[in-house]
Amino acid sequence: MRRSQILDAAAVLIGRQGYAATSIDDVIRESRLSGKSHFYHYFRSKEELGFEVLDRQFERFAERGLAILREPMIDPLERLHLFIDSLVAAHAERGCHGGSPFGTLAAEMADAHEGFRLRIAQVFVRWASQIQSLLWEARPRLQDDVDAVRLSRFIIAALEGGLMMSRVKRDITVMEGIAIDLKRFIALHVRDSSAVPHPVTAV
Amino acid sequence: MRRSQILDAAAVLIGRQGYAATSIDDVIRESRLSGKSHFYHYFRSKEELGFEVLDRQFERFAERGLAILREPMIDPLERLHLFIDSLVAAHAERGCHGGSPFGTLAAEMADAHEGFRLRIAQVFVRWASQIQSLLWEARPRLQDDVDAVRLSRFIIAALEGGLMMSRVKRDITVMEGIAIDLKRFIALHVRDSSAVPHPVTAV
DNA sequence: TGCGAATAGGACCGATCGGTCCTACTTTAT
DNA sequence: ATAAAGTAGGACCGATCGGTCCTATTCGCA
Repeated sequence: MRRSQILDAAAVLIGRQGYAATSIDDVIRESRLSGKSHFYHYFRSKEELGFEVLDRQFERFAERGLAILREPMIDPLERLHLFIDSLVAAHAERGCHGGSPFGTLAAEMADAHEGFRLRIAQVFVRWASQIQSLLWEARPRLQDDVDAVRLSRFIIAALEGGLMMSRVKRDITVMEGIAIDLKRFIALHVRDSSAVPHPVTAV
Repeated sequence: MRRSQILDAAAVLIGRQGYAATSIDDVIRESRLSGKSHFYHYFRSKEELGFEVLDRQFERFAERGLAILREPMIDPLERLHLFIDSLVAAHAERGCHGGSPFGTLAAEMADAHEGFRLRIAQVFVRWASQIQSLLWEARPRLQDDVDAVRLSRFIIAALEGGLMMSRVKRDITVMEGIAIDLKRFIALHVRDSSAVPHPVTAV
């Protein structure tokens, strides 16, 4: 129980300040532990804490954030739009603070810590495969030559980049604009081109 | 002279390790200074060093990277493609290490240091306005309702997100795929829809 | 020739870092 | 009842951090 309290507190702190900038003392203070020995009773090292926080963050994201991608009663492409909207809304709720926990950690650790790099790479792989499943499900409505792997990566990249820019500018309209364009790009892959919400001049 | 040596060394280190993880001693060692007093002879603080490194990085990027966007002898949209390709090539040359210096710094500092946040926000504004100028120049070939501000932000977000993902996976093909899709999205805004390099089924 | 800036090098400071060690009290399952 | 696990609290360690201070020597330029 205490363990999960520590993980929760650490997740908040690491998400807000990054991994390196979050000290064990910060985590102890935030999770109201009695001392360092108490912390080291549950975790062998800061690295172990970091790994578990990352795993936990992705599990929650998969359960809560990615869940909408699997909703069986909603049209697949509609689900994808809802998912994008949910990310925008979550970012707006946080006042454009924090961005994506994975993108932030990725930028900090990718070149500095191989263990984190591999774990974060796995996070993106699993995220992308969720989108690929959805794309496969929507296949009848998509054009024949859609590259699901490439498209899923593009969606994630645009979302991550959008979160980062929106965070830097503290302006949710940046992220909203990226969401609009991303949806238009997805619509480009639909068989019926009239689905592209854009006045086409010379067709 | 020594000053620029320090800035060069610091730019490399900060690009590789981040700002917080780069110590003054690291910079002194890398730029072969004699001691701390020697460093503090040129810079009042680590923060001042960081600001100047960031300014310098953007100036170089504007001169070397963004220059291609202004080439007067090349078709505007062709320039945009060349620019995207140049980012992919630069990332491949670095072995997918380092990503974008601005994106990395943005992720680290956006919520931790207001001074850096504002400066990085300015970097993206100026980068975006360069693309907007190009888009304005290409206006005759674009559809009437193209939102240049939104499109320029989307391009940067996709590129930054792509660099981040490619760095995490250490796989240049990720970034290459993002470049392909980004070009297709840009082509979507061209008047002549046959410019979309994608077999259109139901038009 | 002289003067100030640049270069060199080291001692030192308080603060913080991740991590260890030790003692002692309370809770819980057997 | 008893042992194990959880909780509590503090002293302490070596290393590193950003930053200061002090003393020399070298160099370019007026």
